[in-house]
Amino acid sequence: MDTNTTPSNFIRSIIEEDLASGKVKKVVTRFPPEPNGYLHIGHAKSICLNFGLAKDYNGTCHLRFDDTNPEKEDVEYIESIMEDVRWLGFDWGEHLYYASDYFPQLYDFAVELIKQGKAYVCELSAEQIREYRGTLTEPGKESPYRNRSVEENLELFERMKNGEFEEGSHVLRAKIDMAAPNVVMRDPVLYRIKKVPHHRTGDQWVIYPMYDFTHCLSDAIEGITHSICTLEFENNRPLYEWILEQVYPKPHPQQIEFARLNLSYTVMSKRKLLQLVEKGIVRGWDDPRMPTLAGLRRRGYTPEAIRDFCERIGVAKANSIVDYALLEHCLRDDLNQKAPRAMAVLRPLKVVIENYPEGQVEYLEAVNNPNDPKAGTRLVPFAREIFIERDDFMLDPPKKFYRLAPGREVRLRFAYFIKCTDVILDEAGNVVELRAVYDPETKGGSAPDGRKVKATLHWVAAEHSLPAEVRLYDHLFNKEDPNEGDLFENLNPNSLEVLSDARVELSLKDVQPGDKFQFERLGYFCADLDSTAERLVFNRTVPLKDTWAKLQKK
RNA sequence: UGGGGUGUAGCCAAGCUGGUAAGGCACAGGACUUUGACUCCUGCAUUCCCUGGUUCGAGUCCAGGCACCCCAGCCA
Repeated sequence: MDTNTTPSNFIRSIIEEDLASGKVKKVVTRFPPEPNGYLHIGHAKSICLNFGLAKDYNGTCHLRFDDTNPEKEDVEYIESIMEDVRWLGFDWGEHLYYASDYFPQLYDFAVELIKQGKAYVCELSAEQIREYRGTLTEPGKESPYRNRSVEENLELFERMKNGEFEEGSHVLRAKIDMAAPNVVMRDPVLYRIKKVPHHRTGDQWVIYPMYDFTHCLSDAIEGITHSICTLEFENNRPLYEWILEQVYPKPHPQQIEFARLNLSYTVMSKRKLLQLVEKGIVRGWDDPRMPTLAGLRRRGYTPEAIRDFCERIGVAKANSIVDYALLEHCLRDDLNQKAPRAMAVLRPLKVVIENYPEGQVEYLEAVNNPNDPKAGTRLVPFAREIFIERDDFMLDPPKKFYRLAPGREVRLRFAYFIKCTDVILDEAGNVVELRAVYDPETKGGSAPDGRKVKATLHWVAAEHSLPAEVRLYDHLFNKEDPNEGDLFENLNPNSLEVLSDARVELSLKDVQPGDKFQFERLGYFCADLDSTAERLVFNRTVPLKDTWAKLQKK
């Protein structure tokens, strides 16, 4: 029954050992986003990892909002995060938590720490704390407030809670070791005063716990067994363990770090993504060029493709930048199986078939998906005037170009062979229209006499087709690592191209936003959120692989 | 010059107790083709950051280097 083919990794090894040794009975993981931005594909890696582990080892995975900084957080983000996790295909069931729900318990743990003489209220300013912290190579020095009595600390901390002090005037700090080589351990701040209402607790609190204090205890409270986070928290692990060691009974959750995902040509930092949104470089968090799950969804990516991708990239500890082409491959792989085919002409070039009866329309049978016989067939109208892709015709074709050219015969997909008989140019010498003749004997696309053509073109009847807007996307940045140098100078000015004169086949009349298709010979497209019955709008999710384009570059 | 990590092909990444370098993407050929798509074959690391050492044998063990990443928020 276990058809799990997920490749193994060092985290799975740890879990398997813990299960085998009996150290852990049931695996409990968690995905702990801070609701201060939209989820992106880097989060997808973490979501797939945490939920995937829980699923594969018959455990559970919690969704917990790490909402300890009300200044940056918002319910808008909470909602989008839940929507995105669900969309990706994961279910936290009953296990929805908020660190803010633990504020009362966290406060009690802080009091406990004070009673043990392991935390104190410090009145140094932020700048002073920084100075006292020392540097990476020199030890820090102890705060003059470090040796207050337990009673005084207790009283001061309570007064902090009661709002008697100004923001920044007092903090609660752990009393660890100002000379620790790991700066995280140099009396880290545990609580700070913020007289800011919280999106969930309102104005109930004016002191808020820091990440380091909150995270380990939240994990412990929820019975998390394996607390999986990214590499930059490796330095914080000793503090994670120190806090639990002081106030929480064993067993403790185990923190394990892995390398976050980086994708070529894209940025993954929430701060940078926020900038793109705020500066209006993209249309919003769900702009189809964004690596956010909302953006990818709008672009036409499927959850299946993203999950497949997350599985293929693996989990390890080495920093890396994954080739965007792998994501695209996963998408094509998925859509090739399930996207119905349709014909659309992005840059129309009119062809008049001179020997085809004027006014006649016939309906030709087209296969909906050659990879899925169950998808059936549909009828597409054919007439005397059609549009083909401009790129499918060349006046003076090079050797390897085997599409339409003067005097040349090609096949129109599911229709007839046509031969180009004449080319109409404007004064500037641009091709504006083609004249052709068709062979009635080749209906359906094959010649009874057995003659072959080298190319098959997609097409659309001129009258019997629909106008549409098509949005073509490219990487938002033109550098493999956009973080190298100035981010905004690395922007790709051509990341969006809007084609407003495209034509699509009639069967696409009633498409709904999100509907996905393969436009034959072009790529995978989906109807955009902006698409209406009056104005069809399609996003190109990803182009098909294009051997001809590759040849042209040579 | 402190501490914590990581280094296997163009990009990811397996490689567990040493036994003679998985897989995927990309790329290059070829077959097939009513999508120059898909599919299918074939090729793609005498070598695992470097240098020594141990061993019959080392990507795997030991020693010493080198490179890159993270840490001095009252962010997470």
